[in-house]
Amino acid sequence: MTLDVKTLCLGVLTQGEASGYDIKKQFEQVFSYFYVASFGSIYPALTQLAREGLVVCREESQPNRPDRKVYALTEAGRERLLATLQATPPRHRIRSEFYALLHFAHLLPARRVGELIDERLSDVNRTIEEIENMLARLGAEDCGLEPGQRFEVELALHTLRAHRDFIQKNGPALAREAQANTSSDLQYSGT
Amino acid sequence: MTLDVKTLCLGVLTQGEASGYDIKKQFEQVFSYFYVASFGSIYPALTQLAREGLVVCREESQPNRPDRKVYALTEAGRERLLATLQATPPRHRIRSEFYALLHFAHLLPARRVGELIDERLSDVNRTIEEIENMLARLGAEDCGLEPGQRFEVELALHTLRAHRDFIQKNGPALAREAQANTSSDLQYSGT
DNA sequence: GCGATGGTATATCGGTTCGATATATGACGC
DNA sequence: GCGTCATATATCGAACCGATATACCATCGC
Repeated sequence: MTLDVKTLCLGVLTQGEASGYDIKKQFEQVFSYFYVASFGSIYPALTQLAREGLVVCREESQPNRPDRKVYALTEAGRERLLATLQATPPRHRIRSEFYALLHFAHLLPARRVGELIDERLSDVNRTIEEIENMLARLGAEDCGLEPGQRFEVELALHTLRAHRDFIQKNGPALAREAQANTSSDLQYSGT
Repeated sequence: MTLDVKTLCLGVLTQGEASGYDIKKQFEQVFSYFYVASFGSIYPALTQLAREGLVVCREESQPNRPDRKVYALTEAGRERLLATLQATPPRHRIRSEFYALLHFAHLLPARRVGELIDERLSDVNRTIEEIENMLARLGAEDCGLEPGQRFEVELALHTLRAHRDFIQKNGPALAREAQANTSSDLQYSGT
């Protein structure tokens, strides 16, 4: 079994009612570093969950705004969530264009290799900052994280920092090496 | 633009001819820790690449065996690969049931939390070993890695080890904490 | 000699998901 | 008055995963 978008939506709804839009924001703010989900999967998921009776939908028609469809977890939904969490193996997959590009770096011009390193570095730093900000925000509001969530966040931070430190330390050498190779033997001459 | 299976197949074919089956093995042995691709995507990808003239297919009918369809990169294919590698942003996404389950660990019985930690730990250790074995094999055969590939593998190893070390150090405390919570307040009472 | 297991090899199919796009409205700056 | 941003829902094609089917051979236990 796999943790699909439907299950994650149920999970978000354990924290209270939410619209599809709210859930998307949750995904971006809380899950973004280990899960992505777009409107294209969230809205159909909610529709289907409602059909299965795992959530109920209440339409909030507010003046001068598009209708808000607010979803809430049902008892059946809660049970389904718990059962699925029980049965799901803890997989962990990476889909990385960055690693793939490094794998074929020898086919690329040196400048590009340096850019890849820099771009990855700023991406990682942005992610780390986002998580740190989230921690600070939660700390200030004192709406405590569950122990599992604290572990999760700290593990992610620890892992990301190690990732960043390695790139920071060894990235420049790789860029220089690529430079040295290209100066004598041009692999790619632009478009 | 995204690095899709088609592009990765072109990349594998820069190292020489290969069948779909060979390419799958390459994916498993070399890309497995940052990319997954199944037969269900590789075979259609090769068919389409052949239709576009980016690879050529030679059918090797060997006695008492299913035919082997051996694919080779064309000049157009090589150019397409380089252009795509040039244009692809270095994204890096994680899809982790493990992190997700940690996020909802407070809904799970304590035993399950401990099992998740253990299972993740042995998964990570297996991955680390596989990479180390691959490095040893390549070192013995002296078919050197490109600098980018060496960087890639060492970055992955460094990151995975940090990930493992954190879990090893702090996992047991989380499992104990879950235990303490469950003893007074039972969240889930089995199926 | 025979079934089980596992490796080689290709292929398809359903269901899920990504990413882009469409539509509509209000707020806010300038 | 105009662009841009946030709120809000929705759809659609393309891509992809994972399971499954098919077929043959080698090896090994029994």
